[in-house]
Amino acid sequence: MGATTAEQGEAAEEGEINPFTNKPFSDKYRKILAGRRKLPVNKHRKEFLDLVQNNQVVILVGETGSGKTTQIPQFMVFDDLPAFKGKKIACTQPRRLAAMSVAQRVAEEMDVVMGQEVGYNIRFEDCTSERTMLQYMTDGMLLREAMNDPLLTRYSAVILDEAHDRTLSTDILMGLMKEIIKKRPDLKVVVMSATLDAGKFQKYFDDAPLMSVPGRTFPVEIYYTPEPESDYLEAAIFTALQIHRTEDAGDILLFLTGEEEIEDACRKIKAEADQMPDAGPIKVYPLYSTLPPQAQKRIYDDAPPPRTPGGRPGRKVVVSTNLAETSLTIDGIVYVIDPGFSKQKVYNPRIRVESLLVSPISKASAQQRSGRAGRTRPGKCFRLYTENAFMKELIETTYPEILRSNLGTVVLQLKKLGIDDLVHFDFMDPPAPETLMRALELLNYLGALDDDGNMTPLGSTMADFPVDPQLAKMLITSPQYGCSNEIMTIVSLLNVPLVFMRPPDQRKMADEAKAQFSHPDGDHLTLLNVYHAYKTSGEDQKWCYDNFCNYRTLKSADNVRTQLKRYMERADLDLVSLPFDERPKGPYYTGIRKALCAGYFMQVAHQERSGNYLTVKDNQVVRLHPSSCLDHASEWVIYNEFVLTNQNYIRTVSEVRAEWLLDIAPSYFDLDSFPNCEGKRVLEKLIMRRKSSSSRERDDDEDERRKNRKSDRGDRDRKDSKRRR
DNA sequence: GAGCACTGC
Repeated sequence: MGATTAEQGEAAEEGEINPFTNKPFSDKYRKILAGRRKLPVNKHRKEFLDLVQNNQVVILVGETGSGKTTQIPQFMVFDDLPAFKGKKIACTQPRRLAAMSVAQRVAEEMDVVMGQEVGYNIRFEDCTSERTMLQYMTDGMLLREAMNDPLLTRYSAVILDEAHDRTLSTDILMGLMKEIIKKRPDLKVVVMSATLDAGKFQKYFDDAPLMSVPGRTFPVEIYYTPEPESDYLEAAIFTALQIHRTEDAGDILLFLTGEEEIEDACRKIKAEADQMPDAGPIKVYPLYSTLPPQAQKRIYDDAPPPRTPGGRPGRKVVVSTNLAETSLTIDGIVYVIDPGFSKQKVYNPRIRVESLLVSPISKASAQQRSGRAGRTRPGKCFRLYTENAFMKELIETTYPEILRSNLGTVVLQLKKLGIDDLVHFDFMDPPAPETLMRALELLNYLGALDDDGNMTPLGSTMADFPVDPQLAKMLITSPQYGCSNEIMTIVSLLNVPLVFMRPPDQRKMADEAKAQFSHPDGDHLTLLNVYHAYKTSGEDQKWCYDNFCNYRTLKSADNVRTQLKRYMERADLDLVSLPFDERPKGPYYTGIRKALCAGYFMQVAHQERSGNYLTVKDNQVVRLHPSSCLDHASEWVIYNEFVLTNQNYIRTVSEVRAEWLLDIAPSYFDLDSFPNCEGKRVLEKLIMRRKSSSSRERDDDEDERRKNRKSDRGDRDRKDSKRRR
């Protein structure tokens, strides 16, 4: 960093000529500058520069509206300018949209062209140039850069913004920064957080100095219920209606947990409010991330006017998931209803399953929610729980993601970053040892780590791919099975939301449309069929609509595929296909299914004589998800996803053969490590038979046996011929 | 016979 003062920085900003472009400042610039001077953080410029010039790490707490995200990076870039050595300043954001919009805003504030001196870098979009001095980016993007440049030599300073969010990437970056600063005394690190939890950050960074900037919001009155509510949904709807009938003008934001609940609540609120003779008109909008963007935008519509001039005010009600807690802000909200729940990811290392659970929120989250009522004027927040519950039952902050996730990718990334000793890596919150063990075990079976836990060349290549380790393994192995083109497609589709649409009122038609793409050997090949049909249609939006496929999803899958292809080429992997063969059991499809096994051999289920499926090794009883196109005649299946709801479902499933599993993953299918179950006995017999005859003959026999088994079923052939495309 | 909170590379 430089040695400039706040006065010098301000003088440069108020001069005639823009020091970054050597052009005169515009009028618009001066107008914006006047507004910037009023931001709370502006009073702390001197204090900040003193701290950052004299310390390698600075922690900054800035509440909502303090201006930290836009101003702090500018303070630094002005300080950097006189002695600029060609190194950039990075400012990370957990979300892409934030990185883009903040960069746009700062480019305007600095009177430069976006992508020149100020830019952003997110997946699929690098909007920077050689001139770029200040770069906003996603935290995941900086992490990926670190994997190829472990000392982050391109940067003079790294600002980790929204650190209180504690995303996986931010947590790893923080640990990494602690390592890097030892080797890069010239690198400055600023950790910015919006919560009072900053003491924890300060301690983690060896008592780095802490600077605190107040926010600029309006007061929000908090109301608690006197007694606990037995049904939060009912209470929420009641409260919304009560506000509508009795409170002054101002919009309502209600937090619920998921799509179905939200749609249901919207209908009920609308229906009841329309029947209230003494209340104004009402507009109710749902908000969740899978809602099409067009529908999402409606939350910004104005509230309806009163029915008669001077009558009861019209009102807008937004019923939202956590999306409105941090990612999106809606101006004009005056009333917030907080039932105190959200869906949260939890990871169970014992059965290796991530699932979503409706759980009580944290105090920090409750505060964030109530703050949403005070963005434009004083507001009110109705918490549908008791004050006592808030004080005594809610945890302080939501558990960071690293404590709630499967860490396969994280461990691989850390290894790639050169962190050999994971057990002693300085996590801000160390994950459970069992979770780390599970990750190491997975990576070892996949061949990414050797038996000593060191990264193999395969693991190093796997880490380069922006997908789960299993999928990376599939991609890298796929040329050996002659089907990398097809595996790229399947992996892309597994990395986007569900392609198949199923509107509640057109289920039958949607299912029929989907049946056209069904492949008898499973859902992975069905995905491949859809993609081919989409490409054949000329990537036609109408075709998607007519066939109940999500156009946006297919488009983004194609985007992902293009990126994967670049990574394949970079890794010098062949892009190949087997000659197409219409037979479902022909080599074209068999090759693809074998490649699937190479990544997913740890997610296998075996059908017992009872008809139940049991997951291999963990012996969990599971059922095929009803959306699966596979019927129940498949003895061995691999699955992409274990869905834990009222039932245990496996979703996105394909039929495989025991022989392939034994060949592809002999160490995982070492029967000594198997608990007793039918599947184990089947494999034992298979191994015995293989010992007594050559495996090639045996495989042919097996093929024959299966063919007979299937054609026993009268309807099966008919179905096959209908499904085959 | 159907539970995708939210992000990110």
